Amino acid sequence: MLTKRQENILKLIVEHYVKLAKPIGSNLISKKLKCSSATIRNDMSILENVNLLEKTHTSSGRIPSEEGYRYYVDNLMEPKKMNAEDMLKLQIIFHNQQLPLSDCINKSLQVISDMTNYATIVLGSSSHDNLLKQIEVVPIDDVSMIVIVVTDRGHVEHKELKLENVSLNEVKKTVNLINNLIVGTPIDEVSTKLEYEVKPVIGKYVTQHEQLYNAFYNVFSDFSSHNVNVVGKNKFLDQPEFSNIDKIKNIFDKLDDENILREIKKDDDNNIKVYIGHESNIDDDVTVIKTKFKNGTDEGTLAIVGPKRMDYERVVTLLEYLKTNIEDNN
Amino acid sequence: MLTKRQENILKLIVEHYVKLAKPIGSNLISKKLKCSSATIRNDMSILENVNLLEKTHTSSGRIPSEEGYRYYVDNLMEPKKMNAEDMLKLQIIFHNQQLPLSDCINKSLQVISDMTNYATIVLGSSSHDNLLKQIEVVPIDDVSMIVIVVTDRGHVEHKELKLENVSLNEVKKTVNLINNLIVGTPIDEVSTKLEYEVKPVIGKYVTQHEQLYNAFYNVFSDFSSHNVNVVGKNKFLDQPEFSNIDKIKNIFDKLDDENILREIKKDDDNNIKVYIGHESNIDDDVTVIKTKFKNGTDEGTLAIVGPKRMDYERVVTLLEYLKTNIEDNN
DNA sequence: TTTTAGCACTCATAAAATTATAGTGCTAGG
DNA sequence: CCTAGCACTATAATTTTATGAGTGCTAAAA
Repeated sequence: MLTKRQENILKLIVEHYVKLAKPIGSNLISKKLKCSSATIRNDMSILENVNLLEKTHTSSGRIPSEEGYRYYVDNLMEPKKMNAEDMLKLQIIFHNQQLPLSDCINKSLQVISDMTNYATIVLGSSSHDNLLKQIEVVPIDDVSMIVIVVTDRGHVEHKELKLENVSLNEVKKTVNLINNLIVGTPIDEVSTKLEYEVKPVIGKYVTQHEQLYNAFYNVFSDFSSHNVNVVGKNKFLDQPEFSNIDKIKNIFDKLDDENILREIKKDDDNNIKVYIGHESNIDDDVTVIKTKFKNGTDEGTLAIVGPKRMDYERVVTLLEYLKTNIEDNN
Repeated sequence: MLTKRQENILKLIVEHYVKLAKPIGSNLISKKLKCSSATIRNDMSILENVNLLEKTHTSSGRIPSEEGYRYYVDNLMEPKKMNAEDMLKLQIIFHNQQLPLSDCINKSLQVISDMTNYATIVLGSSSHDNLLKQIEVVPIDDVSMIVIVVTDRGHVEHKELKLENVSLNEVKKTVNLINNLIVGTPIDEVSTKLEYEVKPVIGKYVTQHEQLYNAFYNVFSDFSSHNVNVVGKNKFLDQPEFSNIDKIKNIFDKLDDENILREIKKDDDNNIKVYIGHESNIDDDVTVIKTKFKNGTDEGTLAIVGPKRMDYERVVTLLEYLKTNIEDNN
């Protein structure tokens, strides 16, 4: 059990380290608290014994350990009122009544990335949760056409299709068939439904059914629904802990990998969650702070990704604020 | 005027430096040519006097200067037959008759980026060259709908629209009006046409014309037509000349900036063009090799972007091959 | 019992000195 | 015109030294 003073020391060390990015010594802390550096040193060494602080070498100042950050996040920080400027910038976006929610979210994340210097991520609903709403076909020339697929959540994908010797009329019949038979199906089940519900029927109505069936089958099996948007990856290049190219390479590779990002979504907690260091699944020096949002049928996950040495209070406040703005939107 | 041997020396230095990434000394070259290192040194110093070679310090080996690379590219390299493996990988893509051209291009560039370790770029036609082909509207719920815009070149964009108190019927009327009046207009002129040709008419047929007009006006004025695809940016992190974070930051910022990339397109030459170092407009240590392609109405620009110390022969050969494959596709 | 002053000690960092080496330029002779 | 030979040079790698920020411990003060 920590004393009040020990908690204060830990808090001060985290907060200073976040700003200064170098080990914090007992002198600096003693100026903030009303006691001598020797006293601080005693407490620091206790904090080190319970693994909340670390030294970079025998005679260095202290930095928070992963557990230290955890303790700080769970017990010490006090997410408080937003900085006025941050608030204003987001208000402008959400006060624009015309703007659809998805645009509000994207713009906010751009703004947040710029003001914090961290990367931000939106993960939309996965193909599993998207139901087929409608498909449209726009012919481009004799052999090419664009197939557009829209889901009930407003997610849109398109794909060019090349069909030799198939009349537009036949294509339209197929599209009608699909629109009649399988609208409302989750996107990731469409391929199967196509096979079992459309394939048997299509032969009766459509002449070049083989070719058409195959083409549409491909459209849906490719449907990536890669509903992921990472903003401000380059911000990592500004942080001293990532001055090492190999570290950057690792982080960028991870941030480009949808599967890894989707992991962030897995957690079902609706509140704000903080994944520190190795918990982030990205890099030991990275922290991910995420939350889910839900507004009508629109739902997804927001995340802010930055160094472990992150301004936790600010980011949590910001994310909390963003979440309620999204959820109250209309 | 260079002697044959001097040209050989320059060629060997470029080719070795490309592989080894460190200054090349006279000993290494003398092993490749049948003369002593002293002879090579004499020629090297002549090559240095005419600014084709540089030293990194007084007693270092030589590296090619920007002009040295230029001379190499213009006079010495011999883009030859493709490496069999490279060829095979690309053939597989282009032999797939089903695959629309745009997919072939994207896949090829991914493959090329992976096999060369350079970044690749496709720049599609700009909004100026895209004519409005058709617009479609898919309602999502009471107030939201997706507007989908397709151009004659198969470029698709969509935007969510929020319209309170507007009946679907009215929306459909507007869409029909637009489809009848301004299809065939270059995308970047659509806004103007909307104002002068649709606005005056829309009032007669459509009840909530103000709101609808504004909504569609926004759709088109936002239409980014950001027809740009950069693949393999992270490859820069593998090159020793970019081990400096600031350099990387600069390069990544540039590669994220559409305006800078569009500069690559400006040049109207149809052949392969090589922009070395500062000519690249990206970084003094970067080279851009680009070409245009045209297949029917489909046209655009391909570029390979890597260090100035680039395998010019291979990249030019690869790009030439890709270009003819694209242009012969169907 | 807790806090603090004092002091010896440690390690990282930076600067200076040392060494090794890969390369050059130049000269003189083939 | 080419080349062997040699003095010379800058870098890179290693060692050396100094500095300083920061610690841990002890003994005295509160």
